[in-house]
Amino acid sequence: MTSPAEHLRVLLDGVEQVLPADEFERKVTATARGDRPPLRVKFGVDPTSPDIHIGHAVVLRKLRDFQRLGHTAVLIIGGFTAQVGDPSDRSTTRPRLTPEQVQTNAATYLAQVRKVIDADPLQIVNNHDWLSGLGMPEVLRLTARMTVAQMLERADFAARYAQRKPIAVSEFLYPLLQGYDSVAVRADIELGGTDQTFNLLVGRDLQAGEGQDPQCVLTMPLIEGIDGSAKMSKSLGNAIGVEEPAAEMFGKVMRIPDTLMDKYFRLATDVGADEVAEISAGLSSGRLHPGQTKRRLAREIVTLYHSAQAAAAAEARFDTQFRDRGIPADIPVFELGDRAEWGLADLLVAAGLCASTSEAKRLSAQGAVRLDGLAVGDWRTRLPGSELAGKVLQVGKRRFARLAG
RNA sequence: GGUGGGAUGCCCGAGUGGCCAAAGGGAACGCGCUGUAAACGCGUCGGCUCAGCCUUCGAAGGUUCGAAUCCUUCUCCCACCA
Repeated sequence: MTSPAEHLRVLLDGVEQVLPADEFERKVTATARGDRPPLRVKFGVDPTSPDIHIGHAVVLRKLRDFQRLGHTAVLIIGGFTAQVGDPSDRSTTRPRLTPEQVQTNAATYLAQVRKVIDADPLQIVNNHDWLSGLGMPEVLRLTARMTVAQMLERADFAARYAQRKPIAVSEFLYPLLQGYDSVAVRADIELGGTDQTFNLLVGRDLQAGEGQDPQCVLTMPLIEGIDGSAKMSKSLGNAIGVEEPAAEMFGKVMRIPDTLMDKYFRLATDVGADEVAEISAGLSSGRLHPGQTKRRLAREIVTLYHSAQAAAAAEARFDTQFRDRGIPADIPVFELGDRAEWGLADLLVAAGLCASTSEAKRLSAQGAVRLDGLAVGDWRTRLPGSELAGKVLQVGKRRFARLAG
């Protein structure tokens, strides 16, 4: 396990691109042989939303691979860059966050990041510490290093420019600031998603300009969200958050398109490369049942962020709720109070199963509302409280409330 | 500094005086089918004391029997020319 070749095999598993490959190989090999100190592997996250999801985890997990081989993970919290707004892969300017939002998010990030990477060897730094103090002369020096043409070569900028969509000048600054981070932490390697390639390479240039040995760049594939089309992102609502409850996580994984399974196995689980290849082959030959395989995937992922027990429980719950169309055990309880009689629509809203009485009307008319499994189609139905107590009110397949008198 | 364009429901986007709670698409939701996959079919998609009523089309005023549509002021955004 300690041969340089083995190190390379582990570190390159799942990786999209290594730039430059030979330089990377040299660095890793030298360290594996003990000819140079552990590498400083940089990964930066901007705390732009309060949650991290398994898409972020793809890169974090790679960072962990490095840690496990003795390299130092340098995690940069982009306290400053989050306020600038990364233009990568964007068709519009990112909304800028206030310092308060950034600070709140940063705190929750750290807790979540620790679910994925190891506690040691790890350095955590905030780029606010060095970027906020940069003076204008320094900023000018940085901006002079790049040309407008270089910036416009980026696919995302080029597209926006061509469509006459606005590009803020501050967005040009973003890659420079991220690159400056590499200088500040003296990174040997920087990890990122493929959409980060440009930014990562800027780091190399800036380091070289400062007389540092330029970092190698390692990009990880972006993972699609559960809708199977767009890249996973909280704002698109297609993300699986690392902090989500086991049952929800399990359910979300079960909803991904079949075609995404092998990517998820490869990038989001601890299943080894060889086995992933087997699974992938089994799926395409029809030897493996897609539904069963997806269950395995869901178990793997839930186990990672919760536990094997939680995964088993989530699967059991899933079966009652969706396979058997039954009622899960752990559902919220709604206290009926001492009203003698309830109108169905009012009850649905009061119990939090519908957002408005209009919605309650619609859904009941569509046959989505059930009381102890029996459809109730008329929202005007009046129900005596004594009859309701102990029953389970349900909307669709996912919303439940146990009624308590 | 000048000229032109724009702000519509979760998103995109039609709509230039009544037939507009507002086309179309996407997303979402429900029912069916199913492996809570995909695909497909049908339906819903502002609110309410619900066959009627109320509030929505950047903001505030105004014209009109009647305004998302016309006028005034304001706020914000964009492009082009220099």
